[in-house]
Amino acid sequence: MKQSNRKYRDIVSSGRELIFSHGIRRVSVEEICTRAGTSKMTFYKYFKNKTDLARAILDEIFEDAMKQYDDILNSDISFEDKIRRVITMKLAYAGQYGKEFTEELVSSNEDLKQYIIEKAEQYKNMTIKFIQNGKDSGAINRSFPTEFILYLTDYIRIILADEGLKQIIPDVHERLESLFNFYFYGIMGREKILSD
Amino acid sequence: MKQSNRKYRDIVSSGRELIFSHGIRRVSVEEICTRAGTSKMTFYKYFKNKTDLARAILDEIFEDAMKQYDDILNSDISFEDKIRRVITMKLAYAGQYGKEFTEELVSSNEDLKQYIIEKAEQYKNMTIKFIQNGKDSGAINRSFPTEFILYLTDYIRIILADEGLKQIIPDVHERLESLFNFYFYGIMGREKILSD
DNA sequence: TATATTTTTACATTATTCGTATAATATGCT
DNA sequence: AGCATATTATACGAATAATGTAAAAATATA
Repeated sequence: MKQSNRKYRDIVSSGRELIFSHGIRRVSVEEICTRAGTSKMTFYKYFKNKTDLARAILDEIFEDAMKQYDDILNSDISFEDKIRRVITMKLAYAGQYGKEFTEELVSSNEDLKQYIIEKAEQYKNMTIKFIQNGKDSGAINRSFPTEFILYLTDYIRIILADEGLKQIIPDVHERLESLFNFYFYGIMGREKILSD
Repeated sequence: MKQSNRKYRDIVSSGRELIFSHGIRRVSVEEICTRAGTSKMTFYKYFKNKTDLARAILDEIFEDAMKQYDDILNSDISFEDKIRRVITMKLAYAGQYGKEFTEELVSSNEDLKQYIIEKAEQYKNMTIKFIQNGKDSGAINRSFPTEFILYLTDYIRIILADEGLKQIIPDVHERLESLFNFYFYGIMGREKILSD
């Protein structure tokens, strides 16, 4: 496939810019192509459709995030510091892409649903490691079964999309942050950890 | 028409939110209605179409801006301070609505063209006053014919949409700011006025 | 209750987007 | 150069989405 990675890259990056700021449904394939400086045909050479591109974009983000996550887990710092880092990372990622896009993912009515589930699975495994890590260091109450904590972790995503909560905290990012704080601080039986 | 200003207001404000962040073409009438909590029928009771709503929104902004403009002109401060205030105001307004929307206005291929021209006319008259004000106070070189300055003022809008310049400064707001700075500082024969 | 207002539902009409086929052009390679 | 491969331009039918309107049901208002 030659050095056409150039074209591929162009499509992915312009796709990311547009989709991040407006969401998938508001952006057309043609628009992405125009910005990328490619033709539609080239687009369909690399991607099945718009959703497929979104998947590719998410893949890159996810892979990157997982690597960072893993690095944090394996770093030689306290569990609390790890939490700090993970939260910071989480929010940094959440800040990258716009509300539209986040909302689309949370309530992905689309073909992305399956993909999201898969990725969530991987994320779950990473979280298991994290929890185990916390238990080992004594930061997380060992009396909690790991499965219980995981169940709650999954629940976070559901609560995030909950209509009732949406009315209390309309902004997805704020909602995510609050839930995240609740999740960790709740588990650790504290009011606050971060002050910065 | 009863107390239905409530509904009208809801449509305008939710329309503004959506249009400001995504631009007119990316937002549908139905979407605006859903967010406003009204039906499509009510929308079409108050507005001819989406463009008509955009016009109404711009009307409010414009009226507000003109009032501020006028206040600045009639305030008892130095001309330089007036320029500061006007620039600050300009940029504040430019920051309010997103790039998409601004771009749509700059290159308004739509029915808004005529509207924009009208408003530009009003703005022009205000600018004439401003220039005269500057000449009177000696801040603007009196040897410049007012028409000459006005011509340049109009030109700013054209240059703003220029494709060549777009490649040098892709961001509309930055482009606007640069041109604005050029316009005023050029006229006054200085390098800079603002430092904050 | 009578009246005006708004919503719901449904619909025909446009407009937009999608995804593909084709021929023409550009680009890389040896 | 000459050949193969990538890419574009254009056009197109099909699918989907958005528009604007009509009529009836629901709701509010006086």
